[in-house]
Amino acid sequence: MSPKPADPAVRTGLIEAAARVLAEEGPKALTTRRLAHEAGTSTMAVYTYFGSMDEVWHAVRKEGFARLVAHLDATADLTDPVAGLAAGGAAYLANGLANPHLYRAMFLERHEGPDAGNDTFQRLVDAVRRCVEAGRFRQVEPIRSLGWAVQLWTMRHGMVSLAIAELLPAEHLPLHFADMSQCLFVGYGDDPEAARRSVDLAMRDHWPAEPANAS
Amino acid sequence: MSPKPADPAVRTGLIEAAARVLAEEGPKALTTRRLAHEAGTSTMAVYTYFGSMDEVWHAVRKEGFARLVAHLDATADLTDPVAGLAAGGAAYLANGLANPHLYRAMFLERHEGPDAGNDTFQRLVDAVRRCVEAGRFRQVEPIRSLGWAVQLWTMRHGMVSLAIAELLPAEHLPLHFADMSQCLFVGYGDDPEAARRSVDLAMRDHWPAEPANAS
DNA sequence: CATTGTTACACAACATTGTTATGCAAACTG
DNA sequence: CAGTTTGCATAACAATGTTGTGTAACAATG
Repeated sequence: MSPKPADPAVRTGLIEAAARVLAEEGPKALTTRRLAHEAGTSTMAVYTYFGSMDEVWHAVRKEGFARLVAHLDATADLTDPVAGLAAGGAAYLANGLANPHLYRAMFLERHEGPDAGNDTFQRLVDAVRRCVEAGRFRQVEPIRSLGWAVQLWTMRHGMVSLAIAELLPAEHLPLHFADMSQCLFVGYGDDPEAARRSVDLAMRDHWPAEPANAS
Repeated sequence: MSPKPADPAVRTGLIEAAARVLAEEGPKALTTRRLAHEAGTSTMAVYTYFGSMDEVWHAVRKEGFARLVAHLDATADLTDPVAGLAAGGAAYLANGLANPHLYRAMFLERHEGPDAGNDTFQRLVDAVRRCVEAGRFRQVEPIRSLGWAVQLWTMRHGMVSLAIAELLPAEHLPLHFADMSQCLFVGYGDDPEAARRSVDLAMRDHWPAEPANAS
């Protein structure tokens, strides 16, 4: 009574192929036929493992979030929480710039299904809380420190978005990021000089040398 | 030898119809046939007045930029340049939130042709320079004050983008915007209390009561 | 081991997209 | 008024996502 079992390798192969085509040739190239051909199968496989092309995109985004989280976790675990915050931002930027099409699919398009990118935001909230607990940021009501996390996400997302849309030249991005981070961190804490040093530290030692490929 | 002249009303009608369909039903609904039907003509008209659907999108973006500029110019001409900067940001946010699909087409998608959204950026640069000249922001080398404009654009664009993607609830946006603006302005100048007052003034009196429709 | 039922998926058909022929009527030129 | 040039309605075409149709493979059962 049990039929031919679904091969999970086919599914992962489809996702990998989709991610590869998306990264190399952009969203217009990611069609059913192209995807099937790239994965060495037929279009029907797409519809057995995913119900529709939308589901394929959903899976690709999920994969992208996993890669982003891995990338963020790979940042050096600095003892200075403020420097760690800056380093995390730098990693976020590098990841977005290295995978523009994927970033666009993850954060720039509207989808129906509840897409959890919020996991990465939670990390940001935690990182901010660590700065507060270490006495580097002012002790404020939680709603306000959560607002700081929102502001930092706004900065990161805004810079990546503008750079991806080629509205900002990517080569000046590190400078803008450092200046803006510093300005915000100074505002969040009571020791401007310490904030400055933390950002300098993060930018000097932990800015990804080359755009990290999201493997 | 001169034939039937092209009616400019048809062209503007097509652009208006395109903008309307885009605003009401999103980019997926903006198809050639739908557009032609909506404008009371046939698909061929689209190809006589615009060479392709891409050109239609280009025209829609151009229209969107014109509306945005008009919207920004409609902000009260405050004597306080810092408050004016904040009010301009509020207008930018309101415009983006009121026309999410249009904003997406203008700033969130990549296009080949050189699309000038830079006119609005120039206004931002000028507004920052006015603050410097009024002594409200520190006197720094031009490259650095231009960086401030980039930072402010990053903030505005980041907030609109996150809100449009429904990653941030829109109701808290004014609060985040005010806090972040204040933080940055304090960092740019030497008088924190004055910066605070300017932002309060702008938010109290010049936050658009209801999302301004980009008419 | 043969049978049988179920499932993966290759192949081909269908609706809808942007775009391109085709044709015709209108309007300006002479 | 004749001629020609252009706007645009109609219909055809390639490529898209999706859905039938059929077949082969696999597991369970006798």
